[in-house]
Amino acid sequence: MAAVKSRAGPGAMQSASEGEEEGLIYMQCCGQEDVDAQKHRQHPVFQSPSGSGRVWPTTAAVQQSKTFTFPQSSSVDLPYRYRSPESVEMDEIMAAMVLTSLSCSPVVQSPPQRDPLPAAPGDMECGGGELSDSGSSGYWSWDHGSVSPAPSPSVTETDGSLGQPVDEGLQMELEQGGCDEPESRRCKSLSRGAYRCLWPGCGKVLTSRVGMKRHIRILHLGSGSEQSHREEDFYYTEVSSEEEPTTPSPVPSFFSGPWSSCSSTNSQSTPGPQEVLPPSSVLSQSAPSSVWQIHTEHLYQACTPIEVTMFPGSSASCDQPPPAGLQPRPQITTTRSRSVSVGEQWLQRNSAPTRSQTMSASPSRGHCSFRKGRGEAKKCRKVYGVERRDQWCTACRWKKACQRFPD
DNA sequence: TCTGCCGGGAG
DNA sequence: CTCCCGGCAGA
Repeated sequence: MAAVKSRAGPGAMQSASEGEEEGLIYMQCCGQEDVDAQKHRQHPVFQSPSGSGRVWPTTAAVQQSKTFTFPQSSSVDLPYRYRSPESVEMDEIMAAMVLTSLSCSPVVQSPPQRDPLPAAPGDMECGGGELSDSGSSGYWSWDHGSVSPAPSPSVTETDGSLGQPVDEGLQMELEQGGCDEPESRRCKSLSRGAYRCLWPGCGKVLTSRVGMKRHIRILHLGSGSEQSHREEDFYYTEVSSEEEPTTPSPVPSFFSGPWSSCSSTNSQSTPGPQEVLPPSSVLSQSAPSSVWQIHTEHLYQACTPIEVTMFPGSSASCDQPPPAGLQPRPQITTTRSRSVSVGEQWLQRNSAPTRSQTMSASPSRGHCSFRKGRGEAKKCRKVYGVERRDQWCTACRWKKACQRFPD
């Protein structure tokens, strides 16, 4: 659906300047319906391109598409590099529009990718392409590609109210713009030794662990509970220099969609003087798997409980959330997904959409947080195997209840 | 037998 | 604290 839409929009646009085919290609590849989006969008429910970051490229790229048949691969870079003076203005406008649209539906990234079933391998790749090229780890790469799509739809359905996402989307964009090539480094550097709050909807980054814990405890867990003391760990992650190695990292650069959405809703979370927003930018461009992973691990946890609560239609109580809720959407992805994906998909879904309500729901989170016996979900061990133990979530590594793939 | 994770321990 | 692991219980 998204695909169709996108085509129409962009295609039309394209035709004016160039061949429609190119336009189409674009659309398919990158799912750029931005144009379209810009026009129509003001409502949350639209599917966005696979990566907020990507949005730009498209727009910009479109204009220079002559040169590039498949901008997707380098989508991130294009926008600024090849911009022609004329297009600048357009770009700005586009950018504004995109931002606007994004703001409404941050989570949006994947639909395009998913829908274009028929598309040749190349086409599907928009998101996947990137992944694959750098993705040494086939797993993650496609996983996310396919997985992420899931969330978006869910978002659409589930989340009628995307209030917060907005910030997020905007942020992403801004960051991209602000932290370009050189800038990005600077931004990145900030991330070193920082701790990022993984609480859904809160992307807060603090430089001190203690501070972060406090932040989590007070803002998210609630200062009272004793348990919370122990739990803070799971709600934040250390942001290290790893993020930086944009190019080098073998990992796929999946669009940061899901994660970012979850991470960067600062709006609600109080701003600390210490706050730094590097990660998101980094992620948006090319997130090293490691980082992403880290985030995800915690995300699962953070988002999980809430998600359950939120799902409107789902009667899912804390007790049996995953199975019921999960199956449906994931299936879409399932096609190419491997066994592992289940958990990941879940995560994806949660992380993105959840946010807005997260905040409100957060208080109640306590219920679900504790573990039950064995769930169906595959745990890190199964997913990664013992050999790749280093990729397990910390809990699993320590033989504790898995945080990444909660039941 | 494998897997997930509690409970406990070492550093 | 962080990091491990013995060992139990469920599948």
